[in-house]
Amino acid sequence: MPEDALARTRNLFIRRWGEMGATWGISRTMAEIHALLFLTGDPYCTDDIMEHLQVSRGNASMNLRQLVNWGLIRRTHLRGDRKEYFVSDLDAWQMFETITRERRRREVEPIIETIDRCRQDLAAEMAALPPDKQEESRRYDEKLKDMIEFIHAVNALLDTVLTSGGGKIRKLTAVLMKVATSGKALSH
Amino acid sequence: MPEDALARTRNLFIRRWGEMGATWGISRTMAEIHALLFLTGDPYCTDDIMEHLQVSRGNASMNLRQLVNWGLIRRTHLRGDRKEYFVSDLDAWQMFETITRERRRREVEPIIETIDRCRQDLAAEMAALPPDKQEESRRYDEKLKDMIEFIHAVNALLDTVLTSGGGKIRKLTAVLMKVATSGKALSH
DNA sequence: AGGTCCTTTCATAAGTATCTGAAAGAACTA
DNA sequence: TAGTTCTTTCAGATACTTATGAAAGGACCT
Repeated sequence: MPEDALARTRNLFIRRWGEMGATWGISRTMAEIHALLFLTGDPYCTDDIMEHLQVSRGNASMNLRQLVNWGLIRRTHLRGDRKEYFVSDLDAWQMFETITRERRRREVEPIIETIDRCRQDLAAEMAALPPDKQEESRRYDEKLKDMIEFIHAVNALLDTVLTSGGGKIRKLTAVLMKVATSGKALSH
Repeated sequence: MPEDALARTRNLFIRRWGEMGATWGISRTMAEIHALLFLTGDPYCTDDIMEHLQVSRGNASMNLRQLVNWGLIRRTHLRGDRKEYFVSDLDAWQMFETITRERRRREVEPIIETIDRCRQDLAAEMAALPPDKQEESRRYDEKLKDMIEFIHAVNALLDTVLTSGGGKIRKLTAVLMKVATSGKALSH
C-alpha cells in the first residue's frame, strides 16, 4: 500500500525523533517506538510495532520494556485479545517531567556522589600533602564546591518548575522575566 | 611516579565526567579533556593531554578542536613556546550556558523545523484525505501543535534564566517557588 | 632552500552499542 | 497433560562510533 499524506508525515516525524533520541543517548528504536505511540495515542502490540518500524521481535520487546521502565508508556490489554498492548498517554509536559526525573536519578545523582567523595578524600589527605600542593589542592576543592553548588541550584530551580506543573509554565516565565530584567529586586 | 591524593581524586572525577559525557552523547575523551582543563584551569598542550589521559595525538587533536568549536575551551600561547596550549576558563554557569545554547542550536532547532514542516504538509493535503482520515489527521496535528508549544515555552523559560546570568539563579528560584506554591497569583 | 617543530588529516583498527532470530519460558485453554 | 499463543532472553551478527599512528601540511627559522 502506498503511504497516504498522514502516514508519510507521521513517519517523517518518527524518523527525526529517532535521530534526535540517538544524539541524546537514547537508542533510535526506543525513540521511534515512543514517537509512534505518542503521536497516535493508540494501543499497539509487539507485532504492530515490528511491522510499522520494521524491527525484529527481540528489539521491539527490549525497547518496549525500557520505555515502560522509564515510565513513558504503559502496558494495557484489549478485550478478547490475549496480546499485550502498549500506550503512551502522557502529554508533552508529563513526558518532559518523566524524562527529567529519570535522567537526574540515573546520571546526575552519581556525579554528585562522585564530587562529594572527591572532596572527602581530598579533605582527609590534605594535611599529609607537601606544602606546595596545598594551594593547588585548595583551588581544586574550590572548583568542586562551585560545581556542586551549581548542580544543586539548577536542581532546585528545576524542582520548582516541575512541581508547579505544565499549565503554569508560561506564567512562571512571565514572572521570571519581569524579576530577571528589573535588576532592582535582585540586586543584593 | 605514584599518584598523590590530589592526582588520584582528580583522576576519579575525570573518569566519571567522561562516563557521564558518554551517556549524554559526548565522546568520553572529549569529556575527559574538558574535565582536565576545567579542574586545573591551567593551559595544557597536546602532548600534556596525550600523557595525562593516555590517548593518541590524533584523538587529542580532534577532540580539542571539537571543544573549541563548542566554545568550551580556547586556544592560547605561552611566551617563548611555539606550541599551542588550551585552557578552560569558564565557570560552571558559563559552561551550562554554552552547552545549552549549542545543543539547542544543533538538536532542538531541527526538531522544530521538522514539526513545522509536518504540520504544513498535513495542512496542504488535509482536503484530499478521505473523510475517515480527517479526524485522525486532526488529532495528529493537535499533538504536533502541543509539542511545539511546549518546546517554545521551555525555550522561553530557559532564555529568561540564561540571560539573567548565573549569580541570580538562587534568587530566581526563590521568587519562582513563592509564586508557584502560592497558587493564588497564578490561578487565571 | 632545507631543516625543525608542531598540527591536522584520514585510512584502518579497535571497541561499543544495537539488532536479529531462534530457542526457552510463561500463561492460558481444552 | 499437551497444545496454543504470546513474551522474553541471549549468543552471535551487524552497524556504528571512536581511536590510532603514520603521513601530509604548515609555519617558522637560518
